[in-house]
Amino acid sequence: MNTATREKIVQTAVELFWAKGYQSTSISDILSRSQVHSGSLYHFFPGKQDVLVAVLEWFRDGIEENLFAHAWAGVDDPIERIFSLLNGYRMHLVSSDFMYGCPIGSLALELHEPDPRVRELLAVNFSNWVSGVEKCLDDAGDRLPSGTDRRALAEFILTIMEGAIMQARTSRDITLFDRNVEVLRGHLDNLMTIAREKA
Amino acid sequence: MNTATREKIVQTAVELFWAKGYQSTSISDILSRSQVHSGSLYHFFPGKQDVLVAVLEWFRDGIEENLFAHAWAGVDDPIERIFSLLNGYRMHLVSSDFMYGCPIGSLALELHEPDPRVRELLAVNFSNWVSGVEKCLDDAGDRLPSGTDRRALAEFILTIMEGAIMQARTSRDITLFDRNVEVLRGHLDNLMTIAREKA
DNA sequence: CAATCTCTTGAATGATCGTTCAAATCTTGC
DNA sequence: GCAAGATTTGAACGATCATTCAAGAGATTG
Repeated sequence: MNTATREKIVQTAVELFWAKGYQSTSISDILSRSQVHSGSLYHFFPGKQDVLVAVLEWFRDGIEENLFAHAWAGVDDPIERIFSLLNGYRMHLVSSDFMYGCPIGSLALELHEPDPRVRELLAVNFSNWVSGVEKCLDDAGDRLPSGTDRRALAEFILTIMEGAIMQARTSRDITLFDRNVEVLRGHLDNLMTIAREKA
Repeated sequence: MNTATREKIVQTAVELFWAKGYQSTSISDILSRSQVHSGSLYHFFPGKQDVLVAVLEWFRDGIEENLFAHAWAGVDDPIERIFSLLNGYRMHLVSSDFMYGCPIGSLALELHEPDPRVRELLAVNFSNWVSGVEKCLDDAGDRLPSGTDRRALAEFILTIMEGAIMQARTSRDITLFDRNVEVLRGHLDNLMTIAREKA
């Protein structure tokens, strides 16, 4: 199997789905950008949906290497790792003039009746992201109150990332992102203060 | 001007854009569902984008009547009004089997390079929602710490609503929505505890 | 070298999309 | 009741869409 062509297609589709969404990206867009002809694409993929599946698998399989490793390089404090992760999305927003938000979130809201494979892959991508943040919260140990539901808090942080991106992108105003993150910081600070007072 | 036909088109488009999104809704869908012929639609609207503009104006102009009034009927406590508002979205999710989330949020993430009119109307819809919640926070008076940035907190609550819907819909699991709201409740409780201790 | 499998080429297909328009019908003002 | 404008009808158009397929090129294997 000539994986080079397949990978070129997937990589191109990653970029286009991220930048323009699924429906606004045509097969023609993928073909012309990747310099591949339609027969080759359909040799590897039964249809457009299967390209999307491959894209979501690419995000799923690369979350450690492409996202966490990059965001956490040189950041040891587990709480600061969370804000470093959020800051990565912030930088993407700013440097792309609000084009690149969260690819999973955008696809999740764009696709209203997705193929079960697609829906499940979207959910898995969210779940893996949450697990990464949950691990940071675990690593924070007793800096958080002992009874803290760390999974729920990690889901909450995903929620804030997605909502902050949505608002900032819509209003093209990065301070909306920043204010959301600041409220989260206040919340975590409160939790850490409570943990200290308990001890 | 025969507003009856125009309103029928807008109302149908509201439902279809909400249920299926903008791009997945074709003009044909709107025509067949609303029993209007293409010539009539194009008599009132220059194109599909202008139908979207009218839909977003409908949401903007009806937020008080269609959203706030309904959610806040019989709820006087301003903090509980916030949770009642969130519960409205929860009920829509559950009763529609996760089809109906937040129409503005879905459109905001689906449209990657929107017409300036569209982008501005999306932003205005968000802003009006935030203002409604901000008013609740204002009405809560000194139950919140005096230094609280109420606008930022209201934006934060919009963020949570959008993110909670996104996650719950993607995983088709309403407990994801509930856990997010519970963390928010914990946050507001913390703020109210701090306000009491200060006094 | 021959045979078989993998991959590429690119024109063609049918479906659906948003949109147009001329003719017909209805409404309004005089 | 007539003229002018507003609205409706519905067939038609060109563009674009995802997809197909026959033919050929290239790689692999016996």
